[in-house]
Amino acid sequence: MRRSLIAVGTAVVLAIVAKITFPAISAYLAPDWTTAISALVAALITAFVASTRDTQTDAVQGMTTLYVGNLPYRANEAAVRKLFAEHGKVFSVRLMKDRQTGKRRGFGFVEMAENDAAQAIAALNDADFQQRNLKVREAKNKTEQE
DNA sequence: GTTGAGCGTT
Repeated sequence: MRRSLIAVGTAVVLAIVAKITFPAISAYLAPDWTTAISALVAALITAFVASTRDTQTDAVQGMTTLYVGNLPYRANEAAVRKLFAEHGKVFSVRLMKDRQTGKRRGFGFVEMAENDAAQAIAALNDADFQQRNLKVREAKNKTEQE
């Protein structure tokens, strides 16, 4: 998700900085020191990427994205979050709006604990929410998930 | 300020 973008961006910046810095360093150090330092930096970057990957999977594991349709246009994110929080751990709520006008489109996505997802769907699908019958399913686009 | 089936974001 966004954390991965930040991590990748940070890694790229690190790599670029290292790339730019190395020639300057090697001008003042013996070649074997340069080799040692580059090896050290490479190890650090590898470790950083590995730890990032672990954190990523840990954070994403057990999380399921739910599609929520037929939302009332007046519904806000806080209300939806509160509703789903009654049936499980909610990680994020995103109500989709028209990209140009910014108007509500009447549907959104809720990320919540995988263990609670089924119960939340069972409890909230076809349930009344502000005079409307909600439609809750598991989201389609599995990209950046699990 | 309206509407009503649908699966977004980088």
